[in-house]
Parts: sequence; structure tokens; C-alpha cells
Amino acid sequence: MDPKLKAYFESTLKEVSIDCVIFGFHEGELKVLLLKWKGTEGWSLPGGKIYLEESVNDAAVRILQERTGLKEIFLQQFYTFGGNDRYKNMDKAALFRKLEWAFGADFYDEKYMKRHVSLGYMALVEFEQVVATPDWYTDECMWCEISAIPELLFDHNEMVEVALKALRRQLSYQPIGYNLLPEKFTMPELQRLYETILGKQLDRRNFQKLMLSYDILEKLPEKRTGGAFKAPFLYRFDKEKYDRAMREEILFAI
Amino acid sequence: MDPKLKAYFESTLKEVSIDCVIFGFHEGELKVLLLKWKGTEGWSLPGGKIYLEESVNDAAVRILQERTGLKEIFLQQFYTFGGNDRYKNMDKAALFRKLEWAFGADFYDEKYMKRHVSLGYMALVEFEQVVATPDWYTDECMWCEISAIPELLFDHNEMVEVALKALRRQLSYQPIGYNLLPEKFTMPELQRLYETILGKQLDRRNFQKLMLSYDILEKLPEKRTGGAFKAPFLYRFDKEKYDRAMREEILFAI
DNA sequence: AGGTCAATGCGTAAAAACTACACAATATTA
DNA sequence: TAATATTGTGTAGTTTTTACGCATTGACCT
Repeated sequence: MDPKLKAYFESTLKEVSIDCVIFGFHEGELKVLLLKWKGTEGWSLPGGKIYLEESVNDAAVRILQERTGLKEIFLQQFYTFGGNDRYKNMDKAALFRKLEWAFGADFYDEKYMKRHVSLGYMALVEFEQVVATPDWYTDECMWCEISAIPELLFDHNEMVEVALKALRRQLSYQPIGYNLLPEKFTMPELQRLYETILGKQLDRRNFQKLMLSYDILEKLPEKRTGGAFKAPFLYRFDKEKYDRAMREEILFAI
Repeated sequence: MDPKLKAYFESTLKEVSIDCVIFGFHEGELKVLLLKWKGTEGWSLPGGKIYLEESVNDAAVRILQERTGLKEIFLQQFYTFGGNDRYKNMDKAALFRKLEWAFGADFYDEKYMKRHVSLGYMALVEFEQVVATPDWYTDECMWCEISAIPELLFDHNEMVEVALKALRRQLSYQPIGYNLLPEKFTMPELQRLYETILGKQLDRRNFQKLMLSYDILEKLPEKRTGGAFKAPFLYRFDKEKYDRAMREEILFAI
């Protein structure tokens, strides 16, 4: 095993790690960042371990920065996974061979396969700003549309589902979009984001009325030109009011 | 150190444990179950460790059963605590002496104080059915009213606050009460439960209309006699419909 | 350059949900 | 048996949500 990797593992918690469901929004689709494991065809969520000196939230921020280059973004816990059936649908022997390939036979053993707790974090990022970077075990990154996610390693498919459910629920008491959209955006773009997350169509006119009623948007004098047909106005979040709505959990009846 | 205790610790995860905020409802008050540590005046939440072979959720069920004697109750994760400031407001030396008293000097060291991840679970229990039982480190149990909780060990005060916030939020998209009330209850009793959790008064008549509109209650022909003045009707949850409302997260506008 | 097209901006009416009370009914107590 | 405090039911006014109409706009096509 690589000495640097070994040193890393020995300076981190052994029984706990972090997995991140990183949501991005692009071309009207909600996407998740996936990593492909070296020498295999197996995809997984980005993740990492927690140093002894850092808080778990700090570790999540660090891991996210390592993978996307982004700081100061929306990032929060959504669930902690520690079932004893986390690998039940998998060929354990094959998985073990993969892990052996990545970590070396002297580190990963059946004990860790038996009970490993994973803290699920979800992040909302601005697609365009992300510089996706693989880690030690992986050699490829992919933004995968939420409805076309392949079979992932470990219990990562379940994690995506739970994260999406938590995100949908969150939509009903907090605004969303600040870290998911570019600084300036149009009302139809914001609507498409909501529709994608909720998985249902919304009325254009009522959506606009509702959003404006929350008083978190600033209408700009500019319009988005270049597209076909009538040019829509651009909006921007009023960060102060947006943050207040986040804190106070003003109900969004959608 | 006691050999049995040592064996227990060695068969469990070292870096992770579970803490439970157990809510009970009694005499119109929302209460939390606390434990007093042996030989100290320090109170804490009930908690425990996770065996290598069990899932974290199973561990939470087991711990809850050990403390309350109850199974098959409402129990769910609400947050995972792993800040590096979990003991920041405490006299670390004094805390360490306490832990030494309980665990022996050969087990607990500064390393575990530095980073220990705690999975916060909350439970809703039927007060009358609980047989509160202390564990190895504790010798006394107490149901403490939510507004009169003393300073607790570790970061347990914060845990109670976070749990209560999660519970309040939950009220807005899921029904509550099945595990918190006796099988048969009156509408005013249910209302007092909601008022206590939400921390605000509700209109009696509107509350009744709303609750009945969810179609999860069954009105019984009996009345609660014995109290002063007019006897109120008894109700019972229709478990099937109640569970469906839980699953589908029908919005409760309260 | 002007008509066509499809999306945007703004508005209104009906339906549903929520809020605030009014009043009769009732089991216990004095 | 009357007094009392609480429960059971209803209703009107207000607000929120839903459904949809219509004029406007900017790019495209001819």
C-alpha cells in the first residue's frame, strides 16, 4: 500500500466516512457528480475520511472542495447510513477485490466491510463553476442525470434517493437555487429548477407570483437575449433576504 | 476497568455512538428522559454504542429498549454530531475525571475526547408505559420538562434543542401522536400535545376540524368520564391511515 | 422589412383553505 | 337544581391557492 495513503488513513477516523451527493443543474436537468474507480467499471459518489482534528462538517467542506474546487456553498447532512445490509445486493468478493486493488490487502479487511458508518452530505453547486477532480481511487468524473444513474458501488444508489427526497422536502420550507443557479437567471430557469427537483410541472404564472411574493428576488433591468422568441428578464437573489428566508424557514407552499 | 464493560467496548464501534432524545408527554407537558451519572451530579441523555454486527438503527432500537423497556415505537435519526467543539463549554479536566471514574483510566483517553461522532436519535414514547432503567454508568432516571432541562454533560443540551426543532418541523408534514399518546385519547389531549411541541396556542375548533379532515382518527362512542365538566369523546388513530399519512407526508398546515 | 411564432409578462375570477368567533350541549360540583 | 367550565358544532369573513385569458415581445423566416 502507498505510504502516503496509509498515513492518511491512520490520521483519520476508521469507522466513519463521508459520502457526498453533489447536485448540479445544467441544461434543464438535475445532475449528480459521480466518480469511476480506477481499473474498474464501478461508479460511486465522491467521499472521504475525517481527520482526527477536524469536525465532520469541516471534513465534508474539505472533501467537497477537493472534488469540485468550490467553497462556501450549500452543504448539509441529510442522513447517516449504517445498515448491516449496505452491501447486500453486491458481489462482496468482487467488491473486496476492487478495494484490495485500491487500498492494498494489508488495510481493508472484512471487519470494515461489516460495519462502516457513512455520513451522507448533500451539496448544491453551480454547474459551470465546478472543476471536477478525481481522487486517489478514481480516475474519471461524470455528471450524471438524476434519472439515468447507473448501478453504483456500495449503497450509493440508495443514498442518492434519500438525498433527493430530503431535497424535495426542504423545498417546502426553504428557498433553493442560490448555489444551484448562476448569479443572474430568468424566471423560467428558476421554475425549471423547481420542476426538476419536484418532478412535476408547475404553472408558469402562479410560480412567478409565488416567487416574487417571498421577496427574495431582485429584478434586473437586463434581459436574457440570444434565445429564440421573447427575451425574459433577468433576476438575482437578494442574498440578505434569501438568507433570512433560509433561517426563518418561511413556508414555501409548492 | 470492569472486564464485562471492557468486552462490551471492544465488541462495539469505538469512534461512533448513539444518543437518544426520548420525548414523553405527561400532564400536558413534553418531557425528556435523562440519566444521572454515578458518583456525580452530571445528567446526560441515554446513549450507547453499536455492536459490530448490528446496524446503527438496530443499535438505537436496542438502546431504547434497554432504557425504556419499549419496542416498536417511533424512533428516528435527527442529526449526527461531530463538531470539534463538542466539549467547548465544559471543564474538560473535570469531565475526564468523571469518565475515568466510570470507564477506568485505561480506556478513555484524550484521543476519544478529540473526535467522537454521535448519532442523534429521537424517540416518541407513551409516558405511562415506560419503565425507565439506568445503565452501567448511571444510577438515576428522570423525566424532565422540556423548558426546565438543567445543564447536561457533553453537548447534550444542544442535542435536545436540535431534536425539538426537527420534531417541530416534522409536525408540518407528518402526523404525530401515535406513540406519544395512549391508545384512546380525547381531542383536547391531542391538541395539548400539538400545542406543547409547537410552543403555541391553537384554536380548539379549528384544530378539531383540521385533525378530522386528515381522516386518520376514529371517533369512539365512549367518553372520558371522571373529569370535571362536560365529558369529551374518545378517539383512536386508524393505524393504517395514520401510516399512510406518514409515508405520503401529507402536508399538515399548522 | 414585416408577418409569424412561441414564449414571456401581467391580470382576474373561481375554488379552497384558513381564521375568528357565536352559541348550544353537558357532566360535574355546590 | 342551578352554576360552571368545558366540549360539540356551525358560519361568516378573509386569505391563499388554483386555473386560465390575453396582450406583448424578440428572433426567425420569407
